[in-house]
Amino acid sequence: MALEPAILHALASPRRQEILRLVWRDEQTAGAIHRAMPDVTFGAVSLQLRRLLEAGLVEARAGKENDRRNRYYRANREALAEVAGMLERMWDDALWKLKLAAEMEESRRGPRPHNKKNKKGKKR
Amino acid sequence: MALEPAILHALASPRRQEILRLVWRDEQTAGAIHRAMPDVTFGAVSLQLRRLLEAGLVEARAGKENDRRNRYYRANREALAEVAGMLERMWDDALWKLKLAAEMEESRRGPRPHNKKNKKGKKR
DNA sequence: AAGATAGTTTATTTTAAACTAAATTACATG
DNA sequence: CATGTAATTTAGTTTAAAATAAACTATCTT
Repeated sequence: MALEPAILHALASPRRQEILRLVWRDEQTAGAIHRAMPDVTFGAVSLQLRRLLEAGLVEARAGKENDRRNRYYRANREALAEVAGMLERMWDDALWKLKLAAEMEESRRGPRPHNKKNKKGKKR
Repeated sequence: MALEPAILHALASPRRQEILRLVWRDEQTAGAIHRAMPDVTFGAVSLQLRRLLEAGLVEARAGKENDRRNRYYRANREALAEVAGMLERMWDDALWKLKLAAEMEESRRGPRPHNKKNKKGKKR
């Protein structure tokens, strides 16, 4: 369960949000995306695209025929729909509640040390 | 607009998700929350609670009467509902589409340098 | 009032993410 | 086939987030 941290993490970066917006309606080449954000290098854009790909938030294809060196990226809208749905379901999801109950069971017992003990006596 | 990066950022951390789950149904003291995650110090939990508070994802109150030293945290479900709604609205939000169109206008012109120039000739 | 308990804050260290420059791969074209 | 273009990858640096230990504030208990 865990609310898909990978997707949420990918969404949390303003840079990746910007990219996502650019490929929301139509697919765009990596180059066109880079031109829309001139403050970073092409390499940085490429790395962020990879993260979005890994999170399943965008998809990519290579160009056809005499255009095989371009790569076209587009948003995977379904993936975002899933996140939205998941957040909505949280409200009355029985599994969620059960998971919570188990965790609280665990936490209702005795105190634990306030701090971990110091491994080496560093002066301060 | 920008998809509320502060809230999404707060949501993106597994640790904060865990805390959010613990305070989802009933309010819990900071101590109870800490006891449920023995792998980190109390201080770390307190800092994460502060971040959740700042993002508006949880709310807190002090205990009453002979319990004023406890602080009770609870999830602010409405805040999450807003995120879910925002994600859903993205699909056919006219403003969103217009914003995109303007950005692409900008990006459809001429090439830019592939790399930024090197400021100092470091050997490699 | 002394001591214990609950929580926050500060200063520091550790860990991870983002960015850059350069190298590299893969096509495309004169 | 040499040159240029599109994109990715790698290695290193910079920046930011998370965790720790200790100090601190406030409250409760005896």
